[in-house]
Amino acid sequence: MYSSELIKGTLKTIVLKLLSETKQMYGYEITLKVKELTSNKIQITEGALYPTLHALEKEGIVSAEVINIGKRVRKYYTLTPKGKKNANEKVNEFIDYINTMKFLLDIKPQVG
Amino acid sequence: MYSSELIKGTLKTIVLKLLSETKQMYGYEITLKVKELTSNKIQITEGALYPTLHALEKEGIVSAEVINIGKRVRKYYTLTPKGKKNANEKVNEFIDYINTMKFLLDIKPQVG
DNA sequence: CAAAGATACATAAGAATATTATGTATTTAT
DNA sequence: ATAAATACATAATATTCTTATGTATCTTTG
Repeated sequence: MYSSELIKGTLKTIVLKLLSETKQMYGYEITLKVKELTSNKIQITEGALYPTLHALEKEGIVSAEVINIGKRVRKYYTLTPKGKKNANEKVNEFIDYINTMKFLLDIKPQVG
Repeated sequence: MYSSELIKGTLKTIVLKLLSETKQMYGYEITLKVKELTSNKIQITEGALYPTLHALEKEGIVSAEVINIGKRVRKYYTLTPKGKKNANEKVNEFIDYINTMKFLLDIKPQVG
């Protein structure tokens, strides 16, 4: 588990990436998938995720569809066409950013 | 230039890494160095940096020394012993985190 | 079968961190 | 002389996350 500050600002990108792979997912499913894919290293809290999903919906990046499972409710999210384009851009920018940071943090000690 | 949200939570780590390389730096110098090392991709704002440096000083992670350059003032920061240990841990954790994120975001589209 | 844990949503108070704007003052370049 | 760069600082605001709380259903386990 990473200290919480590291996750800041990455949540939207993670969500967009997952949605661009699997077409439709519901919130709780996203938390499980991220835990699984990262071997429990990244754990998305629901208090962060649900407001983020609502924000993405408001921005027209995802659309939501409520489905009944027995007496329980699931809210499936899908990328809109606008969202698909946006997702690619954001993910690519983030990968670029990661590479930049890796370069910056891998620099060896210098004399001086 | 990356969209601003990406930088969130990384500032302290960048500062600690630079100080662990070069022993002592002043604030403005840090902004220039990061710009240079990242080919202008990461630009630290002074409004973010100075409060961060003050916080690190309060936590006993860095110590500060004011130097006069002509009639102007520079405030040089150095890692304390505690800070050196802390810097290594944080930088390593961050590199680990970056690798995890890269894995997560490089996953190829899946059928389903 | 009762209790605990997992599933599934939601929101609100508070903390942390950054942006943007503003301010002061000196030094260097045009 | 004026603009830009150097060098510090802080305040108001915005963003984003944590922690806590709430509701309700379904599944596992002693």
